[in-house]
Amino acid sequence: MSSDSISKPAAPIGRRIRVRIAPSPTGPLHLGTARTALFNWLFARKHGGAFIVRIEDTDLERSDPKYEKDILEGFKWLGLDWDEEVYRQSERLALYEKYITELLDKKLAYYCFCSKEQLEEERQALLAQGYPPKYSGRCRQISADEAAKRARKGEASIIRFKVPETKITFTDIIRGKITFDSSLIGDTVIAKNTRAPLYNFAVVVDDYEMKISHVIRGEDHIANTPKQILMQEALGFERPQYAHLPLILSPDRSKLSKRYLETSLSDYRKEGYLLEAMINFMVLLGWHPAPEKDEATGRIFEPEIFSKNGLIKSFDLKRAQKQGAIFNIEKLEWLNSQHIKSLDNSELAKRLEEFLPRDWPKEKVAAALVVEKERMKKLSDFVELAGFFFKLPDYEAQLLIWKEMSAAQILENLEELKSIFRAYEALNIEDVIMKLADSRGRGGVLWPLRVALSGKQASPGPFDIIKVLGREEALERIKIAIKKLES
RNA sequence: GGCCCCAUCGUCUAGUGGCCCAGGACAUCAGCUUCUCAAGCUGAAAACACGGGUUCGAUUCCCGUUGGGGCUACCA
Repeated sequence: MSSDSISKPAAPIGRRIRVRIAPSPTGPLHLGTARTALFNWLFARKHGGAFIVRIEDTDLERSDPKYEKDILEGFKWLGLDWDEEVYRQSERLALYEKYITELLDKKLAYYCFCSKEQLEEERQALLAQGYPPKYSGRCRQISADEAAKRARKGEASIIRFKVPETKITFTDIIRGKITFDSSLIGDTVIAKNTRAPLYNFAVVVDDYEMKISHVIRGEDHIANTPKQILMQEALGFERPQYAHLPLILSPDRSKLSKRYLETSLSDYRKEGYLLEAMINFMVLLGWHPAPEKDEATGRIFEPEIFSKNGLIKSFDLKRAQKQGAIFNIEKLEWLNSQHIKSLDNSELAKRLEEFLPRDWPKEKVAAALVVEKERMKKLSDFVELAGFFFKLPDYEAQLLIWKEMSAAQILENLEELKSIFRAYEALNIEDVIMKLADSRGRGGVLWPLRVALSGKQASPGPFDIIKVLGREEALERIKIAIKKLES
């Protein structure tokens, strides 16, 4: 093992940049995976490299095609387009077999016949004495002939890689030098058999075969890196560059889990978060762009709201944070409301479609959305927010009363409003009503008007509502209010 | 337990030895705005974990302590 390889750039200038996201289809697309994908994608797009999707489905038990579908759909939704066909490890078994055999032939790997129970017992014994749990290497001694014989007899076995005792140092783009002592690791299992590789081994083979230049992944993989490096060296593979991203954390600072928050990207999509907001939010979890200088004022400012293209422009992996970032749903909501506001109305209408009841007429939705746009934090809020435009909610007459005013006064004001509605066009009604409001007290006029129109305690202003409802409907609603007060 | 990583407002962060009695954003609180709500605007409160060094000078460099996290599978 050469520690001087630190100084040699693993991906020399000129080597094509190729990165990958390697999810395992054992669950729906996790936010953490989505963010790692985003960082990889951004890195590839920034440097004109290739972004590759590799499905790590070596665990047949836990893998399910439905999850692969969910993962791929998630990437598509986010607009993280990949550059080559989707690779599946389950379709590359011959490849792994070739390298496993090579390791076996070179005596760099061996068959292990220890039983799981035996192993577990040893592990616990070691742990109890305060030693790191490490495989004893007992089966290293078994000769290839004997191993073959025992295997033929049907004895259960797995394949272990001979981990050499050395110090492994690699340079992480985000964290700098990281050193491990491999004598603490023990011979790791690389495959159940020659056609059933395990994660750490398959990764090494694939990253090499796919000519991956930069491995950008979560911090939880730091401990896997030395094992992978050792296998690369045994096989004579070039070492990629590594960058380990900080983890997304739950509010209790542990790895993001369902205990606190939804962890699947699709949950956020269903709740009405925009892909633009998700991207913006995820990229800010553990990364910040360099502050910019406003040429006009000379002031330094830190941009917070990004488009995807803006991100590609300012992305720099070196600016990634080292510390885990807590998932802050409030910031996501704010970001979402900002992106909703910057969507143009027709686009917003399109995004809203899947959230709407079928019987809401399009034209009215289009008008209502203009009014409710700035009140929406999520697309799903719209139905609740704008429902009153489509059907006047039932409300108590009491709600029409403004503060200390009497019902009689309110009634009088509403009658006055009714005649205004009869006499004027909806377009210039605002001035007339405001004149009335100024003479009779704003609250006493505007409050009952708004309640009559919306049936709600909180809503947009009356004039905005009138624009959506039209004069006829507004007049009807005022009549209803009057009737309520009279009875 | 062992190994590894990390440590600036409640949260996301700017900051790479003096420009910092620490800047921005979210959240919070207060004020302004055609009645309410939202948005918007203005303002307030809010942090360099601790202890040693190094230095003329440390948030920034080094060491230690403490704290947090990750890993420790025939999962990925």
